[in-house]
Amino acid sequence: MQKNLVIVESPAKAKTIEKFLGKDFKVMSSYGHIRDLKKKDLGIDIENGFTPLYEIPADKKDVVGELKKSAKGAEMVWLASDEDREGEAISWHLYQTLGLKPENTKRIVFHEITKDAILNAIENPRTIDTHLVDAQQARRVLDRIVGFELSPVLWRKVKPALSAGRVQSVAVRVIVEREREIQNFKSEASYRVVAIFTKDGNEIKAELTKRLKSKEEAQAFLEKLKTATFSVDDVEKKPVTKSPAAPFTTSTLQQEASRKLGFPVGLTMSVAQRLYESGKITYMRTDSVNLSGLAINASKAEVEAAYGKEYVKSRKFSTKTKGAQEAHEAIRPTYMSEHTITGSAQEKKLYDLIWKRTIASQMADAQLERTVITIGISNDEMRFVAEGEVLKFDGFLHVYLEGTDDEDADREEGLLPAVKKDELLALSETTATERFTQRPPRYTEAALVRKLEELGIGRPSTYAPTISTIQNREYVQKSNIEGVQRQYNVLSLKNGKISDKEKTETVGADKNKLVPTDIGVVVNDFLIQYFPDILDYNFTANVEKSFDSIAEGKKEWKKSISDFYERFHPTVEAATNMQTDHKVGERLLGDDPKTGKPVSVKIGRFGPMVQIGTPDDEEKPQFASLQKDQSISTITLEEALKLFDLPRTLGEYEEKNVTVAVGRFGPYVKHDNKFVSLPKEEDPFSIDLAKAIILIEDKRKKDRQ
DNA sequence: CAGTGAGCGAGCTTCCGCTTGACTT
Repeated sequence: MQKNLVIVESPAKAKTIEKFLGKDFKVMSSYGHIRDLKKKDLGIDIENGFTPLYEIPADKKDVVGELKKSAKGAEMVWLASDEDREGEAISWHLYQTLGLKPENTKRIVFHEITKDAILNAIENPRTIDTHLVDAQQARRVLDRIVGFELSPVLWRKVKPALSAGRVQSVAVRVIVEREREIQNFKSEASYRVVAIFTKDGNEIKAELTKRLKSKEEAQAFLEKLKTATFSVDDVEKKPVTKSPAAPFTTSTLQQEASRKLGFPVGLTMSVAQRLYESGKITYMRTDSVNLSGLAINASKAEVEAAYGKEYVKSRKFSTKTKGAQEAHEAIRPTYMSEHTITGSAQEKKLYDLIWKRTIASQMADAQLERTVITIGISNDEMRFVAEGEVLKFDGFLHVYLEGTDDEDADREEGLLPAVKKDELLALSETTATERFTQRPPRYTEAALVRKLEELGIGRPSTYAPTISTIQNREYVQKSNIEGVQRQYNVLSLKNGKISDKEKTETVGADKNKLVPTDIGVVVNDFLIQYFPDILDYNFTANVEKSFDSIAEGKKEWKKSISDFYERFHPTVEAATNMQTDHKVGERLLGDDPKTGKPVSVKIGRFGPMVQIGTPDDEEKPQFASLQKDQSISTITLEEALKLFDLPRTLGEYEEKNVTVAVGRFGPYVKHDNKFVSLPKEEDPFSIDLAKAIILIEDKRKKDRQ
């Protein structure tokens, strides 16, 4: 018979804690939530005051059975789930489901898995906070209502099996709006002027403080420089310090692993999970930047031993994230003394990142000296400025520098030669390069996570799943976008002569970035039109405020949900009953010149399609699917009509028809009931019989091998 | 492995947030 049973959420945590507690304690895991709203139907009794209908999911029956057995035999059950809204609810569900009694149940919490923290928690038990539990029930019920009432509207109005929800729909909105910004972006050109001066054989690279608006202006300026002299107007030196970034949270780990290792967020999480389960790092789903005292001391010792005393600086970071619940520590190595680990290549890389980030967070600031030289022009008011930075003490930079999302941080600053005020400088070369303003960047998975975190939407445990959901529903996809060639102009002045060159560059190319699909755009626009409150970027922040009042006992949760429902449900009814002539998201392109019938594009049962005619016509309408690279919002009438040219019959080969069409796996040639995929460079609209026969023969040869 | 789609019809799809394995290729 066991004296004490402790229940935590994670089995890895259970194992660790059991070691701290000794023989009188058995530690088990609940594996997260053990009860949830009924899987089928709404799972909420709206008529009876929004009473949740809970059930134990099939895959949790075994766990609950085991826990029940152990609880029965224990003198005291210690509910040790996380100290946040969800954790409190887990304890409450355990209390109810296991049939526990107040006299032999205690609720304990700790934020770090250290012996002291756990023993201290055992000394200071409390009871379940029912207000906090109610806040969780409100959160759960609200999410179910929003998701299960919105999704069916989409099934009826757009396409079956779609989904909408408080988190995913806003995530899609972020992507759709960014794509629109990119589409509407007009880049503006200006001339960036850079001059190279010389001083005792050293070069000083300086930029004109103003960009010039036109080529004429740039030419006139270079012309003027031919006769100008240059002198140092000012030399300014000032110390600059740089501080290390806070230790990793789930979100920042995902961002850095994406920037530095190229990991998608799902991969980062599964690699981190393995590191956690093998005891190498602390818990990987956290919004806290806090390190335990133990970790801070261990880091200090490591820094001192490896780099010396002057590199030590112990720091405590505080969370600025909206809605953070801080039930755990930051993500850090369990043992700072393990600089490297054994494991897969991915595990090693991720561990290395975590170790460096953690150790750097406990190191001294970097000290730099920044020099700014202002150079005057004898015959013009404008000035050149050269900036240089010299590292005086590297501090934390010795081990780690946080990455940036800024793709064109092309500033190269280094040591500048010593110059004095009023000193004359010789100009060796000046170039005026045409530069264009940049469109906003598309999101990577990790950048979207950062945006969601900024908006206070979603939790560490849901960032990666949310990113998967919106891709699985085909609202967004990771795409490679081909860039376009652009001409730009470079004027340069050297040895008293001005040269004028045209250069080309590729712009707008993107790799593995999130781009909305037609379905994503149509669903988004529909939701924003009919449910603007739910799609509002502040919706989550606002409901969080009301969850907070429930947690503080100032508001009754069922009343709060009832108020919401009274406002929300009528909008669902209105959207369901709305009647229009056209399907949601449909776009009319014009009339078909052959038949005079209207041509439109819209979302069909199987995705984006073109339609000629309407069901009211005597003849049935004609249909064709859009190609992969086409979209409802940009396709033209011509392009749409062309889709009806397929399937094409090219002619006969061996007395059988050769046809070309586009199928599920792209364009193909069909002959004698055999299929041959078209290579990328072949176009199904223009390929001829001769080329098709070559493809057929190639395929035969390959099949024979 | 290679399009489909406009109406008889049954029943299905779906949320967010806690947690891991148990599956396949």
